Amino acid sequence: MARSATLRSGCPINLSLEVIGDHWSLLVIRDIMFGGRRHFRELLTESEEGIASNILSDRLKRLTEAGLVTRAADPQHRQKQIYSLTEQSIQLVPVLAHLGSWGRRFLPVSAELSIRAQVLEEGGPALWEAFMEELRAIHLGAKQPAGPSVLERLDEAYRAEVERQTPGG
Amino acid sequence: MARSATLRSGCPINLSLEVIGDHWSLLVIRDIMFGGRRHFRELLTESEEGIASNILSDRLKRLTEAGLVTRAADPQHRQKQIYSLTEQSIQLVPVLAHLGSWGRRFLPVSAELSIRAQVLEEGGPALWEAFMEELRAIHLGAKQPAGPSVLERLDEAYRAEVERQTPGG
DNA sequence: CACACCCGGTGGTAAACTGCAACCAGTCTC
DNA sequence: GAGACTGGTTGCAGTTTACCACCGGGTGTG
Repeated sequence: MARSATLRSGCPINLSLEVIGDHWSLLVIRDIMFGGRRHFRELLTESEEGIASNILSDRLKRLTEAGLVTRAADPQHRQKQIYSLTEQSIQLVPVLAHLGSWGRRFLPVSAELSIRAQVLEEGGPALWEAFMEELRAIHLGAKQPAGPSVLERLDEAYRAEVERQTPGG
Repeated sequence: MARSATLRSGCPINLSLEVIGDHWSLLVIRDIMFGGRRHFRELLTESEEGIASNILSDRLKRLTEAGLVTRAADPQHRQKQIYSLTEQSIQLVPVLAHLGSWGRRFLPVSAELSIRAQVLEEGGPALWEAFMEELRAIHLGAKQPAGPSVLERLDEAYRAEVERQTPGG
C-alpha cells in the first residue's frame, strides 16, 4: 500500500525528507548509483548493510512511485527486472556527495568505504557533473560522455585502498 | 534512551543517515538554523509541520548526544534552555541547500516556503559560506562577519513573497 | 526432467516511531 | 499569592518499520 500522503508542509526540505528521509531509500539509490547494482538480487545480497528482501521490495516500489527509479524487463532473462535511475535521482548526486563529505568529517567512517566520498569531495562540482553525465548515459541511454569514466576512477580508488590495507591479499 | 548503536556499516552516507536520516531531525535543525528558534517552546509551537512535544524532546536529546546541538541555560530566564548549533551542524548548510534545491525542482513545494531555498540556490556556495560564517557568529560566539546579513536577506525575500501573495495584507 | 537460480511475497514477531493529551515543578508577572 | 508560562515527562494507542525465515512460481541449464 502507498503510505498516507501526509504532506506535512510545502517546505522543500520537508518534502524532500518525506521522499528520501528514511534509513534505506538513499542507501538503495547509492547502491544503484555507485555500486552498479541493477537487479533485485544484487541489491539484496551485495548490500553492505544487509537489507531485508521485503524492505528492499517496499523501497523499490516507493522509489518507483516517487519517480526516482524505473523498472524494465531484462532482455537477457525474462523474469529479471532492471532498475534504473531517473533524472530526478541522478540530480541527487550533489546531495550524496555533500552527505558523504560531511560524514567523512564528523563520523567514524571506515577508510575503504569512504574513499569514494573523498574522491568526489576533492573532485568538486565539476566531477559531480561529469558523473551525472555518465549516469545519464548508463541509466537514461544518453550519449556516452567524452572524458574518462568517473565510475572507473571511483572503483580504482576503492581497489587501491583495499589493496593498501591488505597488501598480501 | 539512546537508541541501539547499530552501525550497519562504515560507509559515510550510511553513518550520516543514521544520525540525520529520519523525518524530524533535519527539520529541527532547519528551524534553529533558518527560523532562529532557540527555545523548546518556540520550536514546538512555531513548527510548520506540527511536531509533538515528546518527539521534539527526543530529537533534541539525540542531536545533543550526536554533537549537532548544544544546550545552555538562559541568563534571562532561569528555567529556559537555549539551543545552539555546533560546527558540525553548521556544516550541514550545503546539504540543506542542495536538498532544498532538489525539492524545489521536483516536488510540489509552496512558493512562500521555498523562496529561501531559491535564494540559497541562486547565491551558490559563496552565499552558503557567508551564511555559515553568520551562523558561527550567532551560535558559536564567533566574530560577526563583515558583509550584509544572509539571514536578513532570506527573511526579506520571505516577507516579500508573502506580501506578493496577499497584497492587501 | 532435475536442478539451481531468480524475483519477490507472506507470515510472525519485535521494536521503533508517532500523535495525543494530561501532567508536573520551577519561574516570572502582576 | 494567583495565574500564566517555562522546559520537559509520562502514559497510552495506533501505525510503521524492521528482522527472520520460509515459500512459490517462473526461468535458464545440463
